[in-house]
Amino acid sequence: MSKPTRLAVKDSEPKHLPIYQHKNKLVQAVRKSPFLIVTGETGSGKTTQLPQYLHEAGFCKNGKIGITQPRRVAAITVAQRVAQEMKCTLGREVGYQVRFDDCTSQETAVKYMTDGCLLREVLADPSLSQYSVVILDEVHERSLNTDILLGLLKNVFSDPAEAAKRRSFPLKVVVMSATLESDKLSAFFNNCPVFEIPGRVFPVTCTFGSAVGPKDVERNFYVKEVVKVALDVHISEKAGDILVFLTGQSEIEHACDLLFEKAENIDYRYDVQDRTVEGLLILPLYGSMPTDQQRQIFQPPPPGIRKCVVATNIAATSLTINGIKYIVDSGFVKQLNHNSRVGMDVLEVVPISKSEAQQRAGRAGRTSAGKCFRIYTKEFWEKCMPEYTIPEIQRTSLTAVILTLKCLGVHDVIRFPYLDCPEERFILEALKQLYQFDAIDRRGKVTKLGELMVEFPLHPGLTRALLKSASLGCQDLLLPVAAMLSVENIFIRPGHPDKQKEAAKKHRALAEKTGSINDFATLLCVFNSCKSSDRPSAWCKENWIHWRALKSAFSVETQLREILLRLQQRRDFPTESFDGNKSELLRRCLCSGYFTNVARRSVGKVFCTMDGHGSMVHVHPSSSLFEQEAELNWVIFHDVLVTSKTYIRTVCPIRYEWVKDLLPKLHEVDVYELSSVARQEVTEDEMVKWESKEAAKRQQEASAEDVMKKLEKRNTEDSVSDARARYLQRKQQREQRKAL
DNA sequence: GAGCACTGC
Repeated sequence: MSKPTRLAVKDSEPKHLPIYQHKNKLVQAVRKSPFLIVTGETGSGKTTQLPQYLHEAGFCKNGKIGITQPRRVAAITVAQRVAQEMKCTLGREVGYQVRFDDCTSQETAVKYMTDGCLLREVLADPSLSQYSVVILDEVHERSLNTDILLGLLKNVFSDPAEAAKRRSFPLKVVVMSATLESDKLSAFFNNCPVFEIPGRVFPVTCTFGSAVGPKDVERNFYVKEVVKVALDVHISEKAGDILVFLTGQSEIEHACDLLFEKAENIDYRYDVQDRTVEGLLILPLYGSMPTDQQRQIFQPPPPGIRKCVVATNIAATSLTINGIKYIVDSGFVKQLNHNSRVGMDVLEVVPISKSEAQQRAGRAGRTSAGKCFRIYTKEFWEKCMPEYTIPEIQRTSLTAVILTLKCLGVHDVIRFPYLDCPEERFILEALKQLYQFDAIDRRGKVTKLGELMVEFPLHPGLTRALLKSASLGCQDLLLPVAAMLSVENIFIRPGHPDKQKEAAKKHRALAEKTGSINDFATLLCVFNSCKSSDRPSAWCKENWIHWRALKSAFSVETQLREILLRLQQRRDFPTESFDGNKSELLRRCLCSGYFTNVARRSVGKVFCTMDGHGSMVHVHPSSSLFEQEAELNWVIFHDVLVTSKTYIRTVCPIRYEWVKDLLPKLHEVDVYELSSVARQEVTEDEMVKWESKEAAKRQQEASAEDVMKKLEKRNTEDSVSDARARYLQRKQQREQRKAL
């Protein structure tokens, strides 16, 4: 159990919060309807007060009140505050649960948790029998897990007769959101009532710029522009701190440098050492920054000095900085979008949505009236910025989500009640991948392997490799690798060129220590070397490794090990024997999870993927396989990065024979035929027909050699099949469309 | 010969 931390004194007594005068009506509304939408801006007190009102009104007699949050910090801090208000010890009546930290007990009646935690609970107990009320908070953020929970709750509990069969007492569902989209949510839950709580925010006046129009998406332009605007604010506006929203680490560092330069030119004294211009303290803020450096952001500036924080979107929701009165909004964000046509994720700079822009502006009105300076034009706002941010469920890989749904008994994953439907081809692609991993069978039913796979909080491919290793008894090789691959990048790449060289040298030494040329083995080596070191944090510093990331890899490894041990106690856990070369074990296991990510050397340094897209890819310079020619003709890789070229990262050489039997499977299933499998509407007749067609197709592509030849042929015919070219082309088209 | 926004189980 975690220790509760001391909280700062709050300026608002619960009774003065806007929600207080609605207390009785709110409790009644929950009593009356199985579903209720509650809307209210930040500061209305709904997150902390509603659960207390329901607790007081006796809703905990039969079960717990569960409240979900999209972020860990929010779940923990809100629980701390409520425990304090209810004058109880955190972990007793009021508790929280997040990954790696369960602070609840038998007595816990009000439980705050992340949405991912509740989803895991649904998997174990689909009728949520422990709960009398489930409150989904921050629904407007549309996190993947919250969206899935919305559909599940609607599915299971919107039919009262069906719900009664599953539970001994009714479940109340409350959905809390910012004011936007409340009609849509109400319609989703059978036109359930909406309860509006007025917010308590200060007005923020917004102005548009004249510089960034629809055609100015190039990178340096908006960086220069935010710097100019921020300095204008500093010179001409009254006291109050500035928050600048930018896209990423490098842009932020660049903007901070420019701020010093320009500030100097406009006759300000400044000191490079502690990064202050007279009257202006400039602070960068982004997620991968060391935590002690992040903490500096929250300290009030010395008297007479204005603070200017240059941040990523992390400052929009995750962190609140006091004293911010002015916002400078670049209008852009970096977003990871899944591209099903090339089968990969692409990180790109895109315009933010109007609702996101309002969210950013709102950060200036937390304690008093504020101002928001948008660097983009009114035209850009109208023509380029969408109303709402596309929800995560419509732009990410759905493989793991679809497996979860299938395991929950949702067979028709296409007609599942999504608040916003993902594109059908995204769903079909996920089904195809699950079929290739043997997680579902040809009829779309979850296999025994799939049931084991869903237990792991990992990407299905990685889980597949892990289970293979467990069945061969060599899980100690794969557990650390899986953990390392599911945390943020552990290799530090410093900004300074000299230090960059030093870091690269250390990293190369770690790769060479493995005695092989294999990036996965390097990860294993880093994990074990650090773990067995006397002073692990010093070891990390010396080797340019992120200690924070490695620490979380240690926790993940422990968690995965526990899950695996539990599953291995099941009688039907598969076991296999291995009579090959022991030194090949790690790579052989990896093959069973990464056979969808196989590439073959095409010409010189160029590799060609074997996944049916036949993309031309390059080994990333950070890999130990970079410019290693020789006999390394077949490789598997963990991920793809599209920048100046299409790069594969975390690469490992394999033998053709290891994937030979698996490759045809990649081409066996026509995605669109899986559509009927997805709905599980296949009749016996259709099945027989399909089977025979598939058999004929398999005969045609009798061997992997044929598949290979076919792909090679396509590659030579189609010289612009380079993923980068397609990516750029699409981007151009998109921009042209936007410009129109 | 190079660049990775933010969450979450």
